[in-house]
Amino acid sequence: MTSIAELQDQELRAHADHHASLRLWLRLLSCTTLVEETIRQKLREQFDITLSRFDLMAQLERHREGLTMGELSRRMMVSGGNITVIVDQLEKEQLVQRRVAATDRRSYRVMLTASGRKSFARMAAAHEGWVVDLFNGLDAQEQEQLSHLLGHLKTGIHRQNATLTAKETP
Amino acid sequence: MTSIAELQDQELRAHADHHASLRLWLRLLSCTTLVEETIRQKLREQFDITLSRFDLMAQLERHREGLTMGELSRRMMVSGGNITVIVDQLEKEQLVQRRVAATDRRSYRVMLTASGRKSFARMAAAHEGWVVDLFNGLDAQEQEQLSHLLGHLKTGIHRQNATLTAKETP
DNA sequence: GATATTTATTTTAATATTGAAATATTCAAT
DNA sequence: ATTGAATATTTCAATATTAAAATAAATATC
Repeated sequence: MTSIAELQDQELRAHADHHASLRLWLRLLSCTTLVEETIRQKLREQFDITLSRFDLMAQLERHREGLTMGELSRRMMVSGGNITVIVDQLEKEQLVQRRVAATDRRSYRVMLTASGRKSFARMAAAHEGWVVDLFNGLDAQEQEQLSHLLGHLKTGIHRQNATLTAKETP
Repeated sequence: MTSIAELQDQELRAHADHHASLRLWLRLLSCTTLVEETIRQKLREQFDITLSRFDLMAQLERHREGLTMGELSRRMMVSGGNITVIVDQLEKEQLVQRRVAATDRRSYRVMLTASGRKSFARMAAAHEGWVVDLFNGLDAQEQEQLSHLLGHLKTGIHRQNATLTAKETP
């Protein structure tokens, strides 16, 4: 049995939770923006490169065998048209190359050139240093906790999006 | 006294920590992007409004007395030129108004119109619901933890940026 | 009080990003 | 083999964003 008082209480708590989630989201957003802008600025100042180009090179560094345009688009969560532009620019500077795949002529793999790898190595070392410094306010254990919670959040979001999509197209 | 073995160990741990920070940062970024893109899309679909415009209205809702262009720029962490454009658009749709301040003719306060407040209220309710759903994977306690860690992170970053700036301009 | 400096905003030009349309290729079914 | 649907990429047009220059007003200094 549920009393009116309890119902009201529930509602109040729900209301408070709502605001808590909202505040949490704003905090998450501002932390991310803060880090992102700091890194963007340093990349520009010290290496005259945009964050997008750096991110794309980072993806390629992690995948020596190369990635297709579509894979890059999905991994970087930006539009395909944007990937085309970024790869064009990097190719012009000879930092990446398009290599035709024998199997599928619609597609090809993009990979770092030797010069791209070398250039990226230099930037990545500096970049890692900046990130370490920026996250230094948290000790190893706190970072571990934060990482865990974010992982949890991420799976929750994916589940949420999946159920929503299912509802939209029954 | 520090043995060579200990030094090596220290170095290894430091190296591992570096990668941990980097992974943590990537995770933070992808969570944020995931939430942001979901919200951006829903705002577009359901209310035909951009996230920037919504964010600006949210700032004004929280500050009934109005905010100057500079304050908006700082709070939203975007350039002043961008604020000018967004306010222009919102003003054209009569959702916000510029109100001249008696004291300083360079500046003025931007505030929501009655129609803007009404329109925002409708959107904000939906928006809050989406955020709550997206963060539902975490229970109240986990959200509290996450919020705490992010707060900690934020102050750490600010401290970091402050010391760096001090070094740059001695 | 005149002049220089700072502050607040807008304008402009360049770049970045997106979403949709267009193109080319593969795959599947007949 | 041919057609039709699906997939991968590019192009295009529209919008968003930034950084820097221009403008205007306030403040400080002499």
